[in-house]
Amino acid sequence: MRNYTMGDVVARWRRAQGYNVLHPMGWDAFGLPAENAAMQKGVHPGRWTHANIDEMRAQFRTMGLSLDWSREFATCDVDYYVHEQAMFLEMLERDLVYRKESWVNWDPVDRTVLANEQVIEGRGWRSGAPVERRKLEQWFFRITAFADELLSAIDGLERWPDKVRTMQANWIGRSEGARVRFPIRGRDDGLVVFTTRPDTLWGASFMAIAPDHPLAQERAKDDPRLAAFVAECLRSGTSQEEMDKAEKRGVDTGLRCRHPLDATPDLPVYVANFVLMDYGTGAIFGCPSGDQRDLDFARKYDLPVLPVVLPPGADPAAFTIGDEAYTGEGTLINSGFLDGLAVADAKPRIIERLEEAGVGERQVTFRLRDWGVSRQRYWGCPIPVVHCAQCGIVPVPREQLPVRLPEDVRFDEPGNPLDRHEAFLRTTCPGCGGEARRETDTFDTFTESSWYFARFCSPQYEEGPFERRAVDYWLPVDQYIGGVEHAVLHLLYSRFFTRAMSACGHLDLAEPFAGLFTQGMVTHLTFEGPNGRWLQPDEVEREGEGWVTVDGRHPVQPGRVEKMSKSKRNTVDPTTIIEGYGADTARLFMLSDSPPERDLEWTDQGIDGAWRYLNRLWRLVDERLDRLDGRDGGAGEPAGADAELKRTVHRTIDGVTRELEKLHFNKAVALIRELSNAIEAHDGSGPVLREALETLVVLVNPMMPHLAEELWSKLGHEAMLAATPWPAVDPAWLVADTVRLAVQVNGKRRAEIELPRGTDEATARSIALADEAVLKATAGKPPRRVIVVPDRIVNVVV
RNA sequence: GCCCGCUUGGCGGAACAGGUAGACGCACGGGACUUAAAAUCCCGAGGCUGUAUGCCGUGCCGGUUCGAGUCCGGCAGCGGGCACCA
Repeated sequence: MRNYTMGDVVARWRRAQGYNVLHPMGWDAFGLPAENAAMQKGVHPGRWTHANIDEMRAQFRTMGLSLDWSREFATCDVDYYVHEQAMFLEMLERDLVYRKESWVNWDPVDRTVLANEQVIEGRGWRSGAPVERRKLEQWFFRITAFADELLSAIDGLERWPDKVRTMQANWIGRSEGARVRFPIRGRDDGLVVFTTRPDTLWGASFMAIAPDHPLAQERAKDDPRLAAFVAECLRSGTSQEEMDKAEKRGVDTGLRCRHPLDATPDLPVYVANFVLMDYGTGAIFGCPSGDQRDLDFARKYDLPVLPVVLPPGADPAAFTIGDEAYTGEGTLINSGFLDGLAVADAKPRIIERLEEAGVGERQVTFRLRDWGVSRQRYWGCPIPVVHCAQCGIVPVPREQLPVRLPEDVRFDEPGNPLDRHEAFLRTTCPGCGGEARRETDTFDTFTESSWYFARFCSPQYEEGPFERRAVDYWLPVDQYIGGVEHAVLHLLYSRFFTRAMSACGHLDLAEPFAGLFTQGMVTHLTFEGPNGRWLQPDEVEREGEGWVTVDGRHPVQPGRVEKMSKSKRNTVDPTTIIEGYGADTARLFMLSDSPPERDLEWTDQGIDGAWRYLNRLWRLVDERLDRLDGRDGGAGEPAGADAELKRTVHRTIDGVTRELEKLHFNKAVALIRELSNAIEAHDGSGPVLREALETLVVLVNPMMPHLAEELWSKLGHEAMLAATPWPAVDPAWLVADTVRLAVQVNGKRRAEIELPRGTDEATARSIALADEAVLKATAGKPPRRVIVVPDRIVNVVV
């Protein structure tokens, strides 16, 4: 709610500034929650989803969000996902989609694939059955094709928070290094490794491969000990806890690698639990002196540790490696022709040599992996392909789209209901016309959310995902407001999708969101009741210093302040607040005090404070209505208190505008409150008072539109406030003609003097030096130096 | 472990660009109005003491500067992200 309120403030304010604002609302409607509800309560996911949407829509309406409801859609509408299916086919043609085997967490009881967060201590969250690792054929979006670009374009995202930019950069994780081929004794094939430290090649004392490396699998067939180790590694993969603390272990495969450049002793090849198949080539060379993991491993298996980098200033004769690897800068030693070079210089030299010898080359590797989108679930967009015994995997032709998600499904058995839905499954192969089976996997719901912003530009368009003219006009999104939880995946996928859609000719755009703002969560105190059950805030009441239940007055333990969630039952129903205080109060409260990027703690006092201010605003205008037109302010310039108020008015316009630009709603609210304080203290009447009140109402409008509109009409306006332009600042009224400046003696404030604005240095200096308090503080000592910053400060040094 | 961020009154937080720390609000205390309460209005309020034109004070230690909440170095605590990433 808070982020939508913020968005609405921006929308209303920008409209007042004369912009054409697209402020839509739609529903990310596919996904697990609906499917879970279906299994728990027996409701159809579609019905459940629509009921939820209706409820939320009603809430948005009461909040007075200025949304364009004519553009509303839900991603589970076939009118929406048909375009997603079409784009999938286009991306398939352009090789941006492919199929490969990958590991999944399989729940054997629920017969379903589990997301990582559904695996709790190695067991399925619902069934409690031990989770198996299975290999499945899955669909992938080739996001890595854009890895370099997605990374370098981050620099251009100037209106994104740095935090999110770093998180994305780390996620993509580009590292430069080399691929090196190590010949294996007695075999024709070699072992290819990726390393960022090719310069440490002479320090290699072993090779290590991932448990699921093809070579490991091959050797495990004839080696039971190795097979057992491999199986164990694959099993422990699910629990990160264990992985984190697991010691570095490995089993010798019996294979021996030759060093690619040198005739040093052969290197044993281990299968090791700390090498990942998904990263690099799934194989490394171990250089114990330059990598902590390799060192731990070497110590455990008694492998040689040869220092190859000498820290600056260290004695080459005495330098040895103890329990800590040396990863810093330094000079190469024990490394043949690299000896004496600095690390940074050695890297290009060794790569050059490897290339000459034909055993390696420069390589860039990314941490980013391709995006697996297959989900073995019902409530999602069907992936438009069929499986044919003759032709294999065949895309559904465009003209046969949409592949509709059938509605008549049952959840009385475990597993994906699509797998046993005969009418859906049976189809003919578009290739050979023979019998075929439909794909029963559906898309990851991140797919829908990767392009909905573009659909909003022309939500009824039927010829394609969106109308070219519309997206060219509206996109990129000027201001996106969302939670930090989307900092990586959703935002990165959207950036990928925008590029992919451009590659398919739908757009001419790389970046979907020009401005991003991540708002903080709304939190609330939690309450633990007598039986250890969490209690809702409305079941609890203050009593003295503590809390008791409303019924029965049992003592209640206040818990931590946490993100509002159903499980902790610390949510507040917005409808109740709106019924009691009105939407404007709720809106104001969510915008006040807390900086928008930080968490906001929901408190009754906070709501009360906002409510009081609303009432005060009302009285402020109401009580002054008869003073507005009584006395003619006359032709003359406002003077005295009037001038003072007028300056405050213009400073406020200026300040509020600046703060809104930065989305600092809390500061804008503070400035507005200062203006009301100033109006309250002003006892004049006439045009300046009118200007002040009208400005106040206009400035308040984006935040409290209902009240503001009402006040506007009380002030005698026929036209809607919503159609009134944002006020302009008159720079002449931004500054006062006198300024108070502090006078410091030796950096400590001793006096304050009032001077006409723009008083020159010499005058300011002599007035300051003549000040009584200054004279006292300097105790008659002559000033050694006097610093004057005009209109700001005077500092006397004695 | 690595990366990022944060740390200011009782509380949420202000402080343009190194120039009067604590705006605005919450909670609190005192007073006015009222038979009373609520609402409203007025006043007070960082700490300390000697009540002053006083001293101390922006997590801790040090530095740069005429001047540091702000810049630099180190440390601690809290929060977030990533994680055997070669």
